[in-house]
Amino acid sequence: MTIALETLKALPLFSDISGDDGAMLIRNSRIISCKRGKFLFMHGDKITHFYVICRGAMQIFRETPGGHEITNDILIAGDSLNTEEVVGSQTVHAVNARAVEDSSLLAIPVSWMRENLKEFDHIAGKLLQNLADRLHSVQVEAEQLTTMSAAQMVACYLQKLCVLYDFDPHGFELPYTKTLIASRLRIEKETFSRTLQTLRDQGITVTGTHVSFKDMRKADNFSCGECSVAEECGTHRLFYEKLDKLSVHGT
Amino acid sequence: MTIALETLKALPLFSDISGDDGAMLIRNSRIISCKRGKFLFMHGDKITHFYVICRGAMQIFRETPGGHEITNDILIAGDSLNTEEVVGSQTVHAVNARAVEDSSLLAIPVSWMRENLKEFDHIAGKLLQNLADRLHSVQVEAEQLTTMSAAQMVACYLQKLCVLYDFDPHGFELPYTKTLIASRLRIEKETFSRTLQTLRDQGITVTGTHVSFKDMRKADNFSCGECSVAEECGTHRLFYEKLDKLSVHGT
DNA sequence: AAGAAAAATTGACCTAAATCAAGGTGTTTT
DNA sequence: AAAACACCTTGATTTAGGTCAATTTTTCTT
Repeated sequence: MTIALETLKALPLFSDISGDDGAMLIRNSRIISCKRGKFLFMHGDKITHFYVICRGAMQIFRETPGGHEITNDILIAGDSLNTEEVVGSQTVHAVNARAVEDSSLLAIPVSWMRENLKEFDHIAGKLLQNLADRLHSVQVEAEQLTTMSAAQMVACYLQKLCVLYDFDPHGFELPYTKTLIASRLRIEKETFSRTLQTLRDQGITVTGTHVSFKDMRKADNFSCGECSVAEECGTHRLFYEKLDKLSVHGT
Repeated sequence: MTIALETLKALPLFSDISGDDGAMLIRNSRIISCKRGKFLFMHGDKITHFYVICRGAMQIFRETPGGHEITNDILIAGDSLNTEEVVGSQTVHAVNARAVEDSSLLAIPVSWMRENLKEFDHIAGKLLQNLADRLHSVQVEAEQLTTMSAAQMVACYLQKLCVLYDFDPHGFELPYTKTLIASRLRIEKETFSRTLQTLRDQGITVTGTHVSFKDMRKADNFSCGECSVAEECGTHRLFYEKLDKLSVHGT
């Protein structure tokens, strides 16, 4: 299945692609679908394509020799897979990618991407940017793993979701199973479950899959109060802006 | 102080720069020195330069609100500082950089770098590559933080040093204080100290600052045996190649 | 060489989170 | 509607590594 130029331009990576380049890209790529639970690729497979998620979500994970699953990321629409591998000229996948829900992806042959990178159009600039951003967030993640408690990490994650759902006053639903989220946060599902209890006292109530922030200031204090990266954290900043707005209208 | 074209070409980042571009770069950059213990920049400072280490070592670290130091990296000759920040168009440093030992660095104005990136010469390619590599290693680090014991992480670090020192049969000296290494590995110095005891049973003996691998196979098994990234790990591979070579000559 | 400062070790103790195990809830299949 | 399954919760227990405090060793300074 081919892709429309508009669909292409809707993807952040290709938002300012030229008509010509877009046409060229469309000729070389196609849309594939990946049903919930299906693997897009597995560890050890040959790297054939660079992918951009158009719809759905993909789990990127590894398995330890002991058979334990380690989720490195959950990617959503707009995100791309394989960037490091394509840039780093690897030939074989080191991780697994599985659809968390029914998904569709734009698949671009790696050869085409690599050829194109040599001429450095705007795409390479975006990739550079993208890699820099991801590097930053993984660094932050590593830092938080050693400085924050499990409860703080969960709270931090929920705050990000809260922003993603635009501070919906009705709250929001967890987008994935708790087991998957726990795995993404590198904690055990039991620990995750228990932290949700303690978060009640910190202004966040989770009932079933429904999350609602009862006291945003308290929640923010709890997770960001002793975080080493709070000042540069977009989520933290947005929380404060929101709180300012609310206090103008309130009391 | 200006830099010689040869010195410039000795840096991996600029190894295949053209004569013209090299001359241009030399005109725009200079060598600065940074004495042991001195800060190159601090958290909150304006980002003025992109740096490449010519000699010495720099500690990249943050401070938690609680005053605890978190070492994110120890960079050595050939490594560059600030890549993400320059690419990501940040204006202010989020981390501190301090010289671990007397160091000298090539300082290139950020404005010049950014200007140059737009035209994408080979440098941008190297940066892209560099970011991809670093992203990969931080991802591995995050993974290891949750899957490996402190002793395994220390062993893994010592293995890397062993490779860096080319399997010197006399062993090697730790390049930094144990406190710094512990901080880099995100464990406490006390824990680090204790792991060194247990590593004796795993074929690695550390006396004072001197490290020697008594049983490379055992050591490798201990740290890589249940590591999720062992197959793609260069250090692990080199260890095995070395062991093969040794077994041909031995017994 | 003496004294100060920095780095490293060692011991005792504590705690957060993993692990193990059992039971509960909800959802899909037949 | 029952069975099967996936997912989640709760409790009891263990343990790795952090924390605190006291020395000892090494390195730097004068």
